[in-house]
Amino acid sequence: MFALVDGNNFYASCERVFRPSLIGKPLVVLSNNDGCAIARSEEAKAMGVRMGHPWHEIRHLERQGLVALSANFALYGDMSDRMMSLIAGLGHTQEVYSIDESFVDLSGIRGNLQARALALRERILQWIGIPTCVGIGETKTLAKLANHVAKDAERKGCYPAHLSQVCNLASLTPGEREALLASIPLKEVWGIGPRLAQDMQAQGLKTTLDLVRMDPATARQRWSVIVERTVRELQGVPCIALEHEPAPKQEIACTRSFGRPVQGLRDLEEAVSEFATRAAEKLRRQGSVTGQVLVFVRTSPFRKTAQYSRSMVVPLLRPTDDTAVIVRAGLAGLKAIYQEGFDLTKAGVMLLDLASKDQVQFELGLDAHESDKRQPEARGRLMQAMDAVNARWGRHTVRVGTVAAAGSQRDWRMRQERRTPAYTTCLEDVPEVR
DNA sequence: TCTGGGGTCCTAGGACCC
DNA sequence: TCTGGGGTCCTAGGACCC
Repeated sequence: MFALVDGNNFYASCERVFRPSLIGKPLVVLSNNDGCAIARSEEAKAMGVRMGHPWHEIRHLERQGLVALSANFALYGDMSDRMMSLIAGLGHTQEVYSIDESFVDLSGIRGNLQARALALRERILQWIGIPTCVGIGETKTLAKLANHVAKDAERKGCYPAHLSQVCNLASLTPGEREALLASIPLKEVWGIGPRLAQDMQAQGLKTTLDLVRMDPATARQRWSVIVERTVRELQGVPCIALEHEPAPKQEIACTRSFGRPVQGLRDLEEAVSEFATRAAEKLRRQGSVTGQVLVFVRTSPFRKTAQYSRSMVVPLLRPTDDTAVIVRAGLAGLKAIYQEGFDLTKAGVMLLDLASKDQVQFELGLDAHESDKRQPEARGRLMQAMDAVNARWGRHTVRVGTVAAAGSQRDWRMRQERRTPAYTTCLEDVPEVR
């Protein structure tokens, strides 16, 4: 048996904890550059604001009382940590699935699950200030589905009222359960997106009950192994295990939309250096090395201007976690794909072909001492020192310099934040890019 | 004027090999 | 006139998730 605990309108709820005057008001939290809505209070949803709704299309709603806030991800991460530690008490093992959701394995937990979940819900509300809903079911997919029911029973009233806030599918009679499943649209099932839902409708499936009654082999034949797995899970056969330890990432990305279009290579170099630096930090944090650096630039697909979208994968001579090498690879790729004359609105760096640093050194037959000969000890220590200083004094205190930055004294990120670097290191050329 | 960021997995098709 | 078959690996693109 699994539970899924989920914070309601999480970012909006976090903001309300610190600004109680916003309770009861239509509220949206906006993405990077205030581009679009990424969280909405119930009142904002009632005004017709969609998830991902561009801000410029809903801005006029300010006149009707809509409040918009720029996202504060550090705050949400902190609130999330506190909420997750309370949720951990619900069972023996927990999987933190996203910033606002957590699965809990309830096997071996005795007593009234419904009552336990309600008590947890109250505790989170009282201690942290975040309203939550809890779904309980025999599999993760069913727990997710139950969570959806708990939410929509509360806010829309489209399911029986006694299922609101906490919904335990296992406690329903077969008749109740069937009636409930027959009232849930297919698109609410975890793993069934808009495309699949549409396809299933076209093939005569109407509700979740139809999917529950489907033969798994047929589901595989018509769609994919993923859908087959979903069908089995809906039938109560666990196919997706709880993951207690977050698996190391297989890719690490840092990408951003620009506030306004960028044309010049210099500006792009600044941006790509920044993205590569951030990505390298994430890479070191998880103890990995990368073998390939992907860089991309593109124009806005929403505008009618000339379109341009290119990417390039730059292979490295050997796996590394060195910021300077990764930045140089990113810049080399950028130079190769850059073309003048386009209004570019987004760029990014992705690190691919990741491997554990320890594993790679082991496979190369290097002990720690020998590896210093290949990657001079000083460089590894420099990266460590940079990470430590930046963790203590703020992100941009010490940075790897680029020729462009040093030469022109222009800096994309610094200009955006109206700051100047306290100190910039200058590293010699590193011929690691193949 | 103005449209997020970061992931995972599966599949199809091509390249290549024997 | 005739033009194999099967396996593996890689990549691009699609779909989905939060």
